[in-house]
Amino acid sequence: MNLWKKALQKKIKTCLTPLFPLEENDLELTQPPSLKMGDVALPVAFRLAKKLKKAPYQIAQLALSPLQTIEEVSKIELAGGGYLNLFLDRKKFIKKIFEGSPKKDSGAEEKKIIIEHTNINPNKAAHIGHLRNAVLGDTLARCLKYKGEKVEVQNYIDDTGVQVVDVVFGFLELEKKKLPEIQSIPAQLDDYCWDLYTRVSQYLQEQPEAQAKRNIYLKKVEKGEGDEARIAEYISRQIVQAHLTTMKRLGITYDVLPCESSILHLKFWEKAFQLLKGKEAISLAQDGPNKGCWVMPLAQRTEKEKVIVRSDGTVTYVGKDIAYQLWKFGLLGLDFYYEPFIEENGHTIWISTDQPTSYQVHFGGGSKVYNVIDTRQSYLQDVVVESLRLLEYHQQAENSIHFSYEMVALSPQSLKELGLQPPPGEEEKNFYEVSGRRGLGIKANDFLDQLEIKAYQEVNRRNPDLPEKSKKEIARQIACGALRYFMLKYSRNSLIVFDFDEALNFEGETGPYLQYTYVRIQSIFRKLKERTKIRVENLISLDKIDHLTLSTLSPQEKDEMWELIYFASHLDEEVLHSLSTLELSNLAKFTFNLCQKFNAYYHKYPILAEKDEQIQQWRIITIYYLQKTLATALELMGLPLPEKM
RNA sequence: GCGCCCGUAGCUCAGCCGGAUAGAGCGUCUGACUACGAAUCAGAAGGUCGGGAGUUCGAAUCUCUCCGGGCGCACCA
Repeated sequence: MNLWKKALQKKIKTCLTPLFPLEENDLELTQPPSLKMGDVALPVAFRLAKKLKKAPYQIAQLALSPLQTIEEVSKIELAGGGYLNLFLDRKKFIKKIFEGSPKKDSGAEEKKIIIEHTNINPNKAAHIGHLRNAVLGDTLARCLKYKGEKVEVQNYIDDTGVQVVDVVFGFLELEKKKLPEIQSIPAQLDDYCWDLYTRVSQYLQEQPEAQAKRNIYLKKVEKGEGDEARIAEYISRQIVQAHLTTMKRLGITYDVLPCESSILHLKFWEKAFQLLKGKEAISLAQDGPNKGCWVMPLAQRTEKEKVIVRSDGTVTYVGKDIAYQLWKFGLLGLDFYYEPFIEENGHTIWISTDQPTSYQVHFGGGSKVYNVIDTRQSYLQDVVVESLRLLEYHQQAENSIHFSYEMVALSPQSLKELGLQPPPGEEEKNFYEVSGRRGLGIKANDFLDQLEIKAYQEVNRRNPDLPEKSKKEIARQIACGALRYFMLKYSRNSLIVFDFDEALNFEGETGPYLQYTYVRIQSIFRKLKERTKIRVENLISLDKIDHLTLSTLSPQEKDEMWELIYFASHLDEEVLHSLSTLELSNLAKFTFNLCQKFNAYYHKYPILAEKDEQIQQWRIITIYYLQKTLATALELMGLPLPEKM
């Protein structure tokens, strides 16, 4: 990673420590409003003003001459009543960029980071809400890996839950289908169950007495007994396959699929229960509404206490989640058995099983855990963390991060376009929550298909001569880019009200705009090679840069080139910032701004047509660096890099 | 009722550990393709930063309060 700012900060600290009583945050570096005013602003004088009881301007004056000794700094100006504005030595800076960072330590702060995301109930097709989760989780994983962390991605499969059982119930009771008939359904099972699940939900609501029967099924499925369990297993495995195929379209994959069935059969909960009882983290309620239940008190919350074990002895969802979280940290003293579920391009996705296998793989045992789950589950995530605290696993409680985000809802317009009716009594709302039960939602595959069709039309219009196969592949890449960027550009606690026009847009702040920018740079390099037989890589060397002088450029161009390079050099800092705030939209915005700046530059300064060799060289250097930076940023967000589009 | 989140341009959103002129995209209007790809670029119009009070040299940013919206608060998952 290129963290030149950190290095600069360190030098400033050395310069100023003898002069002032500095604290940790006093040396923050900020950005002046315009690069004309300086590359880096040091507001240290404002921080010290109160402490020293002196005017900021006076303090800044004192700091001026010591700072001038720093070699990367070419000039310092005092401005805005006390800002120290530093100008960097541009050529030195550019050379540093191309030197490549020397072998440093990896940047890893954790032994192993576990990210849990996607977690779609395997009883119906994935919808756009699930895509937000998966895109956020996958991008988080990419960024953490880039930083140097060891990352394990888990996708929890609730294969024995009520939602799957509802579909089992639907097949057996409503459709009168047994396993062989289900197996011979020609349609995609995830799509088929989308409708069936809606019907079952409605049926169970209208005939509450049927719920008793469903509950019997649930017990059987949990115990792994009978036809019900075999059907549940078949359905859930088939649908998980379908989900993985959907996610693959977006370049999203996983390391391991821990299943609830394994958690139950391998007695993870029983072990967790012992631990909780041992530390008196939970207690048996003697009276009150929860009499006979094992409950957990909640220190951090206003809600009273949470039932972990029901009075009939069965464990609630949170209970299982606590066991799972303990396992993730390696605190349970138990592990799953594993077998390969899918192998693709040399990568194996493993699935947990309760039967011993001969595979010597192990998962879990992380030192930090991110659970990517929407904000509606904050309360339950707090319960999980509280349980760690009560078990005196304070470090682990601290390192349990709920990566929360707002849901995706549907605009009234999009509902109309889908031919769906607003739920009764909700006709006037300005957005509608996605609901699997009510069949209210946009299937991920359907939407991706729409994006691909539109992208194909656009590609076909611009590049009619490309082979069919390429056009299809490019359309796929663009659809993926459009979707991923759409999911990333909003800050995480901003509710996305899904609108087709907006989501299908390929202009402005969209994924295809970013991809297009990349394609244009590629195209310049391709033409350069065609016309001059020169490969860009051969043009870029420290030696060559040494022989160039910035004064060959007009002052205007010099500034604009610098602005671009300087802006691009902040990528690594942006990634870390996005990680520390868990706000991946930062990275998205940064990349978009980078492209905007490039496109403006590109319009103004021709490269292939430039006659002056020195000027051309500088321009090539600039866009070469840009292309590298952009490629990295796009890969971090999972946007594919088309060669043409 | 209690807790959490949100309210910034016509629309969708950035900016929020206080700091130098409040920024993008979409939409609207004006311009730029005999081409390094117009999925682009240049420009214009558009803002009581929900209202009020407070803290401060300084508030979109912090505190309080009010108004408006959302989501949670199951022996569901």
